[in-house]
Amino acid sequence: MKTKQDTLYVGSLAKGLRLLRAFDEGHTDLSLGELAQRTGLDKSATQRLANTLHVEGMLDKDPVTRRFRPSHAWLQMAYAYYWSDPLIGQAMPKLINLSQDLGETVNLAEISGDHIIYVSRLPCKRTYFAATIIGRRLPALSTSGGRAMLATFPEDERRHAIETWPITPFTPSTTLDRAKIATSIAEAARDGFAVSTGQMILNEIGVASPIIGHDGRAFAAVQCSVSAHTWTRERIVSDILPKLQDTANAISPAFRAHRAGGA
Amino acid sequence: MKTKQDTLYVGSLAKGLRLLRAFDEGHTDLSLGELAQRTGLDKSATQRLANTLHVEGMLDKDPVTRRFRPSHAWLQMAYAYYWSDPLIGQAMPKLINLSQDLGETVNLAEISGDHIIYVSRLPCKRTYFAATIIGRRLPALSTSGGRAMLATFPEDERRHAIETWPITPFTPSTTLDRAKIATSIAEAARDGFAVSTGQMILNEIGVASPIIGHDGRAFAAVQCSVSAHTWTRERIVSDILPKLQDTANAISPAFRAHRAGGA
DNA sequence: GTTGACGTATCATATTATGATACATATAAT
DNA sequence: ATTATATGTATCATAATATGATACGTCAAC
Repeated sequence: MKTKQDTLYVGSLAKGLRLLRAFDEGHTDLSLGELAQRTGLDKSATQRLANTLHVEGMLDKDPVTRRFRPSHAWLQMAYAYYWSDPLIGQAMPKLINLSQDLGETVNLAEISGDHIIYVSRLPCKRTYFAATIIGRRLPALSTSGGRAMLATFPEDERRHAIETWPITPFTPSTTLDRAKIATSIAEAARDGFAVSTGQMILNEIGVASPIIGHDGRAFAAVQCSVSAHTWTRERIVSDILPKLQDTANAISPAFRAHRAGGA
Repeated sequence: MKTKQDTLYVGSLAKGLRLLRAFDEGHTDLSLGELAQRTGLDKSATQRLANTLHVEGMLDKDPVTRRFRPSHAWLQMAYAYYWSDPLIGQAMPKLINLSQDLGETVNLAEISGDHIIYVSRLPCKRTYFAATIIGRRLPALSTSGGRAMLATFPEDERRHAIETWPITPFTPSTTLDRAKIATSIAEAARDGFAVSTGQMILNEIGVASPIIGHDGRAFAAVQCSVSAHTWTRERIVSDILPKLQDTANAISPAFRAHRAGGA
């Protein structure tokens, strides 16, 4: 169990991070026992680590129920992240303009391994909760943003991704057939934008345009989600797409010349 | 230096957190040496802890410059936070409606010690970068949101806060005179809303309405920032305030009955 | 009143982190 | 080119620090 690259690896710190990761949408507050169970750590270790995190202000503790919860520090980390990501500063004002212009929800997504992660969201319409908050990770293959990015990758890399990257059925209409996804991405490569329908939620259509980095690969995408009840694919392409692409294209140049992403 | 409540305090974990906190708006990416300097840890410790954080996916490392940066995991923490904070789910749809209705930037702030922290921001106009991202902490006394909340506190607590809570001069017009702040808060207590002008940025006016918890104290506020170039106090009160208060009042009831905040 | 679940505190042991030192690599200066 | 300086990386003996079994308190349900 200590087979990590030993000497410059601090186990206690890693265990502490396990505690932090135990919190997610299904586990919003946890008792000591639940924490121990979810992390696989024993009771004493959990007690010490949780207490440390509490003392250091990373976990709030309800004085009566004694349950732990993420603290405001978790939001401050997002704040620090925003400053560190050069994309955000470039994109934010343009995204605001776009969302005001369209009157529809606009998102900024980055590639993160085989998932995409939403780094900025500007909701204009009432939607389900998860669609309004940042930091959500979704399988890249099932999102318009992910497909738009993938479409800019070299042929072999793209094929490998389509074959191996994960897909989770979120709705009955989530595309599980990888051949169909390949077609969708091929279209995106041809057209310069991607469309997805009902992948994450029924009757939702997503359109996305890639943001291209210094190496010609997309590392992010501007995305727009609309309801299939009020929009058709044709009207999306005629009314939304041009502005969406203008925005993505306006952001890209800053990253064509220099380097872009981390590790 | 080990005078913390010893036995159930894991020093290595606390040190790791020090590294995370070393990143902020002025320090977006750090070399090993800079990390050591900013945390006060020695080179070896920094090396091991940073490596651990990197291996565990909390820090990205630029393969060429070898500098560390916050990873996407920092955004996922915000995601987990959002689910854990019962206020967000209640407030978000109503805030979206409000921002669409007003066409002006709407914020949700929570009290966090002697500061406020922005937990949600819906920018409608182009503003300075820091105003568009969540997780920012500001001295409560210098913000309309903080004053609106403070106005709901018991008299003695309020006075103590006005005397002792920190104030940072952000602009030449930031109010440093605590007597004037006391007046502003007294007005807020009388009127049920607070106004601030030019505290964080010149020619910016903030209006805020408190969200009241189960104990009658505000723990959050809905806030709106507009430009003094296009708005007057009178028009704010007549055009913005009613809708702002409706929104805050619509959110409060869910927290009047039950308990609200953590520790 | 009894039981069980859960949070809290204690302590001897050796596993684990420590930090001084030496090595490697890159960048700047001479 | 050659040297110097800074910065990242690797090693290792030492003891300090985390470990986890156990025992104690406390609260709620039965």
